Amino acid sequence: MTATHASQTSPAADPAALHLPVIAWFEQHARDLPWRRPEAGAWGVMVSEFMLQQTPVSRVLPVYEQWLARWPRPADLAAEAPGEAVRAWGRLGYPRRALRLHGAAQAIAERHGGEVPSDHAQLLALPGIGEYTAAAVASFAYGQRHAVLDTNVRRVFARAATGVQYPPTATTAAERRLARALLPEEEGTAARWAAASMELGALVCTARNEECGRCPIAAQCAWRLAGKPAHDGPARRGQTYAGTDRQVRGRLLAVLRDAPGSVPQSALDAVWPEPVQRGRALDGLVSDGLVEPLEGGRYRLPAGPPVTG
DNA sequence: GACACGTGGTC
DNA sequence: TGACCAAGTGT
Repeated sequence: MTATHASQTSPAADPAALHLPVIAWFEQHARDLPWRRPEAGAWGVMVSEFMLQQTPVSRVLPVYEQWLARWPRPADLAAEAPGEAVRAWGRLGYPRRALRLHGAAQAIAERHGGEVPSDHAQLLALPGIGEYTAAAVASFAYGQRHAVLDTNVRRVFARAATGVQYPPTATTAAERRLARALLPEEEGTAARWAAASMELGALVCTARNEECGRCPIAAQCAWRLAGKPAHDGPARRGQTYAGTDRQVRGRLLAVLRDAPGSVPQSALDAVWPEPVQRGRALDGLVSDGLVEPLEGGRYRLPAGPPVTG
């Protein structure tokens, strides 16, 4: 190891050198997204985080607006049948998220007095909230100091600090350690850093066609300084879709979503010709709680328990 | 740790 | 044009 000069400090050695430029860039270039406005509140932040899991902002925007207008508080959603959440989810994909968001709203109504909890452990205990979302809600909605490690932040750190093009497939202990080491000490600064580093990954330090010319920390980026070496190692396995159970589930659920009430078996049979795979997909939807079988071979979105008043 | 889990846009 | 990608979670 050669001696480190003050003018050549690495990002990991001097995290403060990253905070100011990235946060300043964020103040200039952050998108005006509805869940970032003060009126969104913790519930708005939480709804947006569920919808944004594996789903682009542009597709989330219209559904988010309708959702918040219809269910402005967790208790409003909790009072609905879960099937209504699935229906309102529309074509966002991964409809189990709608079911989990509904379940989280019920838990908030029952256990947390109708207020989205600010405690990280309580957030983590809610259905559909994992490591990332718990940290995101605590940080974005409540200004707390948490390492928020999503795919954008992981890519920014992989490049700026580690000097590689892409982060590992799954989040590693080393990444968590690095994220904690880079986290500003002061709570409010840490929360801004979390949002800013994520936005940088979403707008500039993107997976393909990154724009280093617009990057506020290009001068310190380990990957750029190393000549931007291409990712080595095995190609990440692509997501196949055509012909999979996933596609069949999607078609079946689309029929249910577009029907006001229940549909006959024949309506489901019509969307996929192969009976074994179709049956397997339908069974999966039922066991996931996304579809409810009725008497007489009819099906509908889940109605939930009867309202007892 | 690998896999299942939707959908649509991009290059 | 088919892979890759998109603010992950649960098993």
